[in-house]
Amino acid sequence: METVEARVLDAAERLFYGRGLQAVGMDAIRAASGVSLKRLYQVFSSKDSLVEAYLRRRDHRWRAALERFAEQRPAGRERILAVFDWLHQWFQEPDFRGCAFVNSYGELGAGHPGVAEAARSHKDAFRGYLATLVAGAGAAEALADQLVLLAEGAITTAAISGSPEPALHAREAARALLAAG
Amino acid sequence: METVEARVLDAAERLFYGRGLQAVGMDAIRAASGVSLKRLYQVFSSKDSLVEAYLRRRDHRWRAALERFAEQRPAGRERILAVFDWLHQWFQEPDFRGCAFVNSYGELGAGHPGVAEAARSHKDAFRGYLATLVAGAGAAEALADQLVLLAEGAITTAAISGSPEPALHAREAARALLAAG
DNA sequence: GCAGGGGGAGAACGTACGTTCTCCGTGGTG
DNA sequence: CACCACGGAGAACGTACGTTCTCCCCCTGC
Repeated sequence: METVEARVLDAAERLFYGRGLQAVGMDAIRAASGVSLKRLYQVFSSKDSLVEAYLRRRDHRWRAALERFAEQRPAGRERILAVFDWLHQWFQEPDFRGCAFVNSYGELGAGHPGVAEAARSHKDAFRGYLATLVAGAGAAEALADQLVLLAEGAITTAAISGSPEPALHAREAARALLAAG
Repeated sequence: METVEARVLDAAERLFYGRGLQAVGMDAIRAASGVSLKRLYQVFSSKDSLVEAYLRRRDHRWRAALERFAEQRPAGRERILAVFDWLHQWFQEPDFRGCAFVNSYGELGAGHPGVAEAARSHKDAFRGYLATLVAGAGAAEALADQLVLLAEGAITTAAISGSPEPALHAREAARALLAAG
Protein backbone atom coordinates (compact mmCIF):
# COMPACT_ATOMS: atom_id res chain seq x y z
CA MET A 1 0.00 0.00 0.00
CA GLU A 2 3.08 2.14 -0.36
CA THR A 3 2.46 5.38 -2.21
CA VAL A 4 3.92 6.04 -5.61
CA GLU A 5 5.82 9.02 -4.23
CA ALA A 6 7.50 6.86 -1.61
CA ARG A 7 8.53 4.21 -4.11
CA VAL A 8 10.05 6.85 -6.37
CA LEU A 9 11.88 8.49 -3.50
CA ASP A 10 13.23 5.16 -2.32
CA ALA A 11 14.64 4.42 -5.74
CA ALA A 12 15.92 7.97 -6.15
CA GLU A 13 17.70 7.86 -2.82
CA ARG A 14 19.36 4.53 -3.53
CA LEU A 15 20.53 5.64 -6.97
CA PHE A 16 21.35 9.31 -6.37
CA TYR A 17 23.24 8.58 -3.17
CA GLY A 18 25.04 5.58 -4.62
CA ARG A 19 26.02 6.95 -8.01
CA GLY A 20 25.64 10.71 -7.96
CA LEU A 21 22.99 13.05 -9.28
CA GLN A 22 24.04 13.50 -12.87
CA ALA A 23 25.02 9.86 -13.36
CA VAL A 24 21.45 8.69 -12.72
CA GLY A 25 18.87 9.26 -15.42
CA MET A 26 15.15 9.46 -14.99
CA ASP A 27 14.89 6.19 -16.85
CA ALA A 28 17.01 4.43 -14.23
CA ILE A 29 14.63 5.73 -11.56
CA ARG A 30 11.67 4.50 -13.57
CA ALA A 31 13.25 1.05 -13.84
CA ALA A 32 14.23 0.89 -10.16
CA SER A 33 10.89 2.13 -8.85
CA GLY A 34 8.60 0.37 -11.30
CA VAL A 35 6.73 3.64 -11.80
CA SER A 36 6.16 4.69 -15.38
CA LEU A 37 7.74 7.89 -16.65
CA LYS A 38 4.34 9.42 -17.13
CA ARG A 39 3.31 8.88 -13.56
CA LEU A 40 6.73 9.91 -12.33
CA TYR A 41 6.40 13.28 -14.01
CA GLN A 42 2.92 13.68 -12.58
CA VAL A 43 4.34 13.39 -9.07
CA PHE A 44 7.63 15.26 -9.60
CA SER A 45 7.49 17.93 -12.24
CA SER A 46 11.17 17.63 -13.17
CA LYS A 47 14.37 15.87 -12.21
CA ASP A 48 15.38 18.94 -10.23
CA SER A 49 12.29 18.77 -8.08
CA LEU A 50 12.91 15.06 -7.49
CA VAL A 51 16.48 15.79 -6.44
CA GLU A 52 15.29 18.40 -4.00
CA ALA A 53 12.64 16.08 -2.57
CA TYR A 54 15.28 13.39 -2.15
CA LEU A 55 17.54 15.75 -0.23
CA ARG A 56 14.69 17.04 1.93
CA ARG A 57 13.60 13.56 2.95
CA ARG A 58 17.16 12.42 3.55
CA ASP A 59 17.84 15.42 5.78
CA HIS A 60 14.84 14.64 7.96
CA ARG A 61 15.54 10.94 8.21
CA TRP A 62 19.25 11.32 8.87
CA ARG A 63 18.79 13.78 11.69
CA ALA A 64 15.90 11.83 13.17
CA ALA A 65 18.00 8.66 13.23
CA LEU A 66 20.88 10.47 14.89
CA GLU A 67 18.65 12.05 17.49
CA ARG A 68 16.88 8.78 18.22
CA PHE A 69 20.24 7.13 18.82
CA ALA A 70 21.72 9.89 20.94
CA GLU A 71 18.68 10.24 23.14
CA GLN A 72 19.14 6.72 24.43
CA ARG A 73 22.20 7.98 26.28
CA PRO A 74 22.13 10.25 29.32
CA ALA A 75 22.27 13.96 28.50
CA GLY A 76 25.65 15.59 28.88
CA ARG A 77 29.03 14.39 27.70
CA GLU A 78 27.75 10.88 27.10
CA ARG A 79 25.23 12.10 24.60
CA ILE A 80 27.79 14.15 22.75
CA LEU A 81 30.07 11.16 22.38
CA ALA A 82 27.11 9.10 21.19
CA VAL A 83 27.08 11.21 18.04
CA PHE A 84 30.44 9.75 17.09
CA ASP A 85 29.35 6.24 17.96
CA TRP A 86 26.43 6.70 15.63
CA LEU A 87 28.75 7.91 12.89
CA HIS A 88 30.90 4.84 13.45
CA GLN A 89 27.89 2.62 12.91
CA TRP A 90 26.84 4.56 9.83
CA PHE A 91 30.30 4.32 8.28
CA GLN A 92 30.09 0.55 8.42
CA GLU A 93 26.90 0.29 6.41
CA PRO A 94 27.83 -1.32 3.12
CA ASP A 95 26.43 1.41 0.97
CA PHE A 96 27.96 4.28 2.93
CA ARG A 97 29.35 6.82 0.51
CA GLY A 98 29.87 9.96 2.54
CA CYS A 99 27.49 12.83 3.13
CA ALA A 100 24.77 13.07 0.51
CA PHE A 101 24.74 16.84 0.88
CA VAL A 102 28.46 17.31 0.51
CA ASN A 103 28.45 15.04 -2.51
CA SER A 104 25.53 16.84 -4.10
CA TYR A 105 26.97 20.25 -3.36
CA GLY A 106 30.35 19.26 -4.72
CA GLU A 107 28.76 17.92 -7.88
CA LEU A 108 26.49 20.85 -8.69
CA GLY A 109 27.46 23.53 -6.20
CA ALA A 110 27.01 26.90 -7.72
CA GLY A 111 24.52 26.98 -10.54
CA HIS A 112 22.02 24.88 -8.63
CA PRO A 113 20.64 27.03 -5.84
CA GLY A 114 18.18 24.43 -4.59
CA VAL A 115 20.89 21.90 -3.88
CA ALA A 116 23.21 24.47 -2.34
CA GLU A 117 20.43 25.64 -0.07
CA ALA A 118 19.59 22.08 0.95
CA ALA A 119 23.22 21.46 1.90
CA ARG A 120 23.45 24.69 3.86
CA SER A 121 20.28 24.05 5.79
CA HIS A 122 21.22 20.46 6.53
CA LYS A 123 24.56 21.51 7.95
CA ASP A 124 22.95 24.34 9.89
CA ALA A 125 20.46 21.95 11.43
CA PHE A 126 23.21 19.52 12.37
CA ARG A 127 25.19 22.30 13.98
CA GLY A 128 22.06 23.40 15.82
CA TYR A 129 21.56 19.92 17.23
CA LEU A 130 25.16 19.72 18.40
CA ALA A 131 24.74 23.13 20.01
CA THR A 132 21.82 21.85 22.08
CA LEU A 133 23.88 18.85 23.17
CA VAL A 134 26.78 21.12 24.09
CA ALA A 135 24.46 23.38 26.06
CA GLY A 136 23.01 20.31 27.76
CA ALA A 137 26.51 19.33 28.84
CA GLY A 138 27.19 22.78 30.18
CA ALA A 139 30.14 23.28 27.86
CA ALA A 140 31.22 26.43 26.07
CA GLU A 141 29.19 27.18 22.98
CA ALA A 142 32.32 27.39 20.84
CA LEU A 143 32.67 23.66 21.31
CA ALA A 144 29.74 23.04 19.00
CA ASP A 145 31.61 24.51 16.05
CA GLN A 146 34.61 22.33 16.80
CA LEU A 147 32.50 19.19 17.07
CA VAL A 148 30.90 20.00 13.73
CA LEU A 149 34.34 20.03 12.14
CA LEU A 150 35.30 16.72 13.70
CA ALA A 151 32.10 15.05 12.55
CA GLU A 152 32.27 16.58 9.10
CA GLY A 153 35.89 15.60 8.70
CA ALA A 154 35.18 12.09 9.89
CA ILE A 155 32.38 11.62 7.36
CA THR A 156 34.51 12.77 4.43
CA THR A 157 37.61 10.89 5.53
CA ALA A 158 35.67 7.70 6.13
CA ALA A 159 34.11 7.94 2.69
CA ILE A 160 37.39 8.40 0.86
CA SER A 161 39.44 5.97 2.91
CA GLY A 162 36.68 3.37 3.06
CA SER A 163 37.31 2.81 6.75
CA PRO A 164 35.06 3.55 9.75
CA GLU A 165 38.07 4.41 11.91
CA PRO A 166 37.83 8.21 11.53
CA ALA A 167 34.76 8.08 13.78
CA LEU A 168 36.93 6.73 16.58
CA HIS A 169 39.58 9.41 16.07
CA ALA A 170 36.90 12.06 16.08
CA ARG A 171 35.36 10.61 19.23
CA GLU A 172 38.72 10.67 20.95
CA ALA A 173 39.33 14.28 19.91
CA ALA A 174 35.88 15.22 21.14
CA ARG A 175 36.59 13.59 24.46
CA ALA A 176 39.81 15.54 24.78
CA LEU A 177 38.11 18.83 23.90
CA LEU A 178 35.35 18.13 26.42
CA ALA A 179 37.90 17.37 29.10
CA ALA A 180 39.93 20.49 28.29
CA GLY A 181 36.97 22.86 28.08
CA MET B 1 56.12 30.27 -24.58
CA GLU B 2 53.81 28.30 -22.36
CA THR B 3 53.34 24.71 -23.43
CA VAL B 4 50.06 23.49 -24.85
CA GLU B 5 49.73 21.00 -22.02
CA ALA B 6 50.01 23.75 -19.43
CA ARG B 7 47.41 25.91 -21.14
CA VAL B 8 45.00 23.01 -21.29
CA LEU B 9 45.59 22.09 -17.66
CA ASP B 10 45.09 25.69 -16.59
CA ALA B 11 41.75 25.84 -18.34
CA ALA B 12 40.77 22.39 -17.10
CA GLU B 13 41.58 23.29 -13.51
CA ARG B 14 39.63 26.51 -13.62
CA LEU B 15 36.59 24.86 -15.17
CA PHE B 16 36.61 21.46 -13.47
CA TYR B 17 37.20 22.94 -10.04
CA GLY B 18 34.68 25.72 -10.53
CA ARG B 19 31.83 23.78 -12.11
CA GLY B 20 32.42 20.10 -11.58
CA LEU B 21 33.74 17.35 -13.81
CA GLN B 22 30.64 16.29 -15.67
CA ALA B 23 29.34 19.80 -16.11
CA VAL B 24 32.35 20.81 -18.20
CA GLY B 25 32.58 19.52 -21.74
CA MET B 26 35.71 19.14 -23.79
CA ASP B 27 34.46 21.95 -25.98
CA ALA B 28 34.44 24.34 -23.04
CA ILE B 29 38.06 23.43 -22.36
CA ARG B 30 38.90 24.01 -25.98
CA ALA B 31 37.30 27.45 -25.85
CA ALA B 32 38.94 28.40 -22.55
CA SER B 33 42.41 27.19 -23.51
CA GLY B 34 42.41 28.24 -27.14
CA VAL B 35 43.74 24.81 -28.06
CA SER B 36 41.92 23.04 -30.85
CA LEU B 37 40.13 19.79 -30.14
CA LYS B 38 42.51 17.93 -32.40
CA ARG B 39 45.59 19.09 -30.52
CA LEU B 40 43.84 18.61 -27.23
CA TYR B 41 43.23 14.94 -27.98
CA GLN B 42 46.84 14.57 -29.11
CA VAL B 43 48.01 15.65 -25.67
CA PHE B 44 45.33 13.98 -23.56
CA SER B 45 43.91 10.84 -25.07
CA SER B 46 40.49 11.23 -23.42
CA LYS B 47 38.57 13.36 -20.99
CA ASP B 48 39.30 10.82 -18.27
CA SER B 49 43.02 11.20 -18.73
CA LEU B 50 42.69 14.98 -18.64
CA VAL B 51 40.72 14.73 -15.41
CA GLU B 52 43.40 12.57 -13.87
CA ALA B 53 46.16 14.92 -15.00
CA TYR B 54 44.23 17.84 -13.51
CA LEU B 55 43.94 16.07 -10.16
CA ARG B 56 47.60 15.02 -10.18
CA ARG B 57 48.83 18.54 -10.82
CA ARG B 58 46.46 20.05 -8.30
CA ASP B 59 47.59 17.61 -5.64
CA HIS B 60 51.23 18.59 -6.14
CA ARG B 61 50.58 22.30 -6.24
CA TRP B 62 48.23 22.34 -3.29
CA ARG B 63 50.59 20.47 -1.03
CA ALA B 64 53.60 22.43 -2.20
CA ALA B 65 51.82 25.71 -1.43
CA LEU B 66 50.86 24.49 2.02
CA GLU B 67 54.36 23.30 2.79
CA ARG B 68 55.93 26.50 1.52
CA PHE B 69 53.66 28.48 3.81
CA ALA B 70 54.13 26.30 6.88
CA GLU B 71 57.89 26.16 6.57
CA GLN B 72 58.11 29.89 7.14
CA ARG B 73 57.11 29.25 10.74
CA PRO B 74 59.30 27.63 13.33
CA ALA B 75 58.96 23.86 13.55
CA GLY B 76 56.79 22.58 16.37
CA ARG B 77 53.38 23.77 17.47
CA GLU B 78 53.68 27.00 15.51
CA ARG B 79 54.05 25.14 12.27
CA ILE B 80 51.04 22.94 12.99
CA LEU B 81 48.87 25.98 13.62
CA ALA B 82 50.18 27.53 10.42
CA VAL B 83 48.29 24.85 8.50
CA PHE B 84 45.03 26.33 9.71
CA ASP B 85 46.17 29.86 8.95
CA TRP B 86 46.89 28.73 5.43
CA LEU B 87 43.42 27.19 5.17
CA HIS B 88 41.93 30.44 6.39
CA GLN B 89 43.70 32.28 3.60
CA TRP B 90 42.62 29.71 1.02
CA PHE B 91 38.98 29.89 2.11
CA GLN B 92 38.97 33.59 1.32
CA GLU B 93 40.04 33.21 -2.28
CA PRO B 94 37.09 34.21 -4.41
CA ASP B 95 36.94 30.98 -6.37
CA PHE B 96 37.27 28.69 -3.34
CA ARG B 97 34.85 25.84 -3.72
CA GLY B 98 36.00 23.21 -1.26
CA CYS B 99 38.39 20.36 -1.81
CA ALA B 100 38.77 19.39 -5.46
CA PHE B 101 39.32 15.77 -4.47
CA VAL B 102 36.29 15.53 -2.22
CA ASN B 103 34.16 17.15 -4.89
CA SER B 104 35.46 14.85 -7.61
CA TYR B 105 35.11 11.78 -5.45
CA GLY B 106 31.59 12.74 -4.44
CA GLU B 107 30.64 13.30 -8.04
CA LEU B 108 32.04 10.11 -9.55
CA GLY B 109 33.14 8.05 -6.55
CA ALA B 110 32.71 4.41 -7.31
CA GLY B 111 32.76 3.62 -10.99
CA HIS B 112 35.76 5.84 -11.61
CA PRO B 113 38.78 4.18 -10.04
CA GLY B 114 41.28 6.77 -11.23
CA VAL B 115 39.49 9.59 -9.45
CA ALA B 116 38.92 7.56 -6.31
CA GLU B 117 42.59 6.65 -6.21
CA ALA B 118 43.63 10.27 -6.73
CA ALA B 119 41.46 11.34 -3.80
CA ARG B 120 42.79 8.60 -1.56
CA SER B 121 46.40 9.35 -2.33
CA HIS B 122 45.92 13.10 -1.90
CA LYS B 123 44.39 12.59 1.52
CA ASP B 124 47.07 10.09 2.46
CA ALA B 125 49.78 12.54 1.48
CA PHE B 126 48.14 15.31 3.49
CA ARG B 127 47.89 13.06 6.50
CA GLY B 128 51.53 12.12 6.02
CA TYR B 129 52.58 15.75 6.04
CA LEU B 130 50.62 16.46 9.19
CA ALA B 131 52.22 13.41 10.77
CA THR B 132 55.68 14.84 10.14
CA LEU B 133 54.62 18.14 11.68
CA VAL B 134 53.20 16.32 14.69
CA ALA B 135 56.39 14.32 15.08
CA GLY B 136 58.37 17.55 14.76
CA ALA B 137 56.38 19.00 17.63
CA GLY B 138 56.99 15.92 19.74
CA ALA B 139 53.28 15.23 20.06
CA ALA B 140 51.53 11.85 20.09
CA GLU B 141 51.10 10.36 16.64
CA ALA B 142 47.36 9.98 17.16
CA LEU B 143 47.13 13.74 16.99
CA ALA B 144 47.79 13.66 13.26
CA ASP B 145 44.55 11.79 12.61
CA GLN B 146 42.63 14.30 14.70
CA LEU B 147 44.17 17.26 12.90
CA VAL B 148 43.24 15.69 9.56
CA LEU B 149 39.63 15.60 10.66
CA LEU B 150 39.67 19.23 11.77
CA ALA B 151 41.22 20.39 8.50
CA GLU B 152 38.94 18.23 6.38
CA GLY B 153 35.88 19.37 8.28
CA ALA B 154 36.93 23.00 8.00
CA ILE B 155 37.35 22.73 4.21
CA THR B 156 33.93 21.20 3.69
CA THR B 157 32.16 23.47 6.14
CA ALA B 158 33.78 26.57 4.68
CA ALA B 159 32.73 25.53 1.20
CA ILE B 160 29.10 24.95 2.08
CA SER B 161 28.70 27.90 4.44
CA GLY B 162 30.71 30.25 2.24
CA SER B 163 32.59 31.59 5.24
CA PRO B 164 36.29 31.27 6.14
CA GLU B 165 35.49 31.09 9.84
CA PRO B 166 35.71 27.30 10.16
CA ALA B 167 39.48 27.63 9.77
CA LEU B 168 39.57 29.66 12.97
CA HIS B 169 37.44 27.15 14.85
CA ALA B 170 39.67 24.35 13.63
CA ARG B 171 42.77 26.29 14.67
CA GLU B 172 41.38 26.81 18.13
CA ALA B 173 40.50 23.13 18.46
CA ALA B 174 43.99 22.18 17.28
CA ARG B 175 45.51 24.49 19.87
CA ALA B 176 43.40 22.88 22.58
CA LEU B 177 44.36 19.37 21.49
CA LEU B 178 48.03 20.31 21.39
CA ALA B 179 47.82 21.79 24.88
CA ALA B 180 45.99 18.75 26.23
CA GLY B 181 48.26 16.12 24.59
C1' DG C 1 58.09 28.08 -56.58
C1' DC C 2 56.43 23.80 -54.81
C1' DA C 3 55.37 19.41 -52.29
C1' DG C 4 54.10 17.85 -47.89
C1' DG C 5 52.88 17.67 -43.33
C1' DG C 6 51.11 19.61 -39.14
C1' DG C 7 47.56 22.34 -37.20
C1' DG C 8 42.94 25.06 -36.82
C1' DA C 9 37.89 25.39 -37.39
C1' DG C 10 34.17 23.15 -37.14
C1' DA C 11 31.10 19.45 -39.11
C1' DA C 12 29.91 14.75 -38.31
C1' DC C 13 28.70 10.58 -35.71
C1' DG C 14 27.02 7.88 -32.09
C1' DT C 15 25.18 7.96 -27.74
C1' DA C 16 22.72 9.41 -23.65
C1' DC C 17 19.44 12.01 -21.40
C1' DG C 18 15.25 15.09 -19.89
C1' DT C 19 10.84 15.55 -21.23
C1' DT C 20 6.69 14.79 -23.96
C1' DC C 21 3.67 12.18 -26.93
C1' DT C 22 1.24 8.17 -28.99
C1' DC C 23 -0.97 4.11 -28.72
C1' DC C 24 -3.12 0.62 -26.39
C1' DG C 25 -5.24 -2.09 -22.64
C1' DT C 26 -8.10 -2.05 -18.49
C1' DG C 27 -11.30 -1.28 -15.04
C1' DG C 28 -14.98 1.20 -13.29
C1' DT C 29 -19.74 3.42 -14.35
C1' DG C 30 -24.25 4.21 -16.81
C1' DC D 1 -22.58 -3.78 -23.24
C1' DA D 2 -20.77 0.95 -24.32
C1' DC D 3 -18.06 4.59 -22.76
C1' DC D 4 -14.26 6.90 -20.83
C1' DA D 5 -10.63 8.30 -17.88
C1' DC D 6 -6.44 6.59 -16.34
C1' DG D 7 -2.14 4.38 -16.55
C1' DG D 8 1.72 1.57 -18.76
C1' DA D 9 5.22 0.83 -22.36
C1' DG D 10 8.04 2.79 -25.00
C1' DA D 11 8.77 5.78 -29.19
C1' DA D 12 9.85 10.46 -30.28
C1' DC D 13 12.11 14.95 -29.98
C1' DG D 14 15.55 18.22 -28.91
C1' DT D 15 19.79 18.84 -26.91
C1' DA D 16 24.39 18.05 -25.27
C1' DC D 17 28.54 15.74 -25.29
C1' DG D 18 32.89 12.68 -26.25
C1' DT D 19 35.38 11.64 -29.99
C1' DT D 20 36.74 11.50 -34.83
C1' DC D 21 36.89 13.24 -39.48
C1' DT D 22 37.17 16.63 -43.35
C1' DC D 23 38.80 20.42 -45.38
C1' DC D 24 41.73 24.02 -45.81
C1' DC D 25 45.64 26.97 -44.68
C1' DC D 26 50.31 27.90 -43.69
C1' DC D 27 55.00 26.92 -42.89
C1' DT D 28 59.00 24.40 -43.78
C1' DG D 29 62.65 22.27 -46.69
C1' DC D 30 64.31 21.85 -51.21
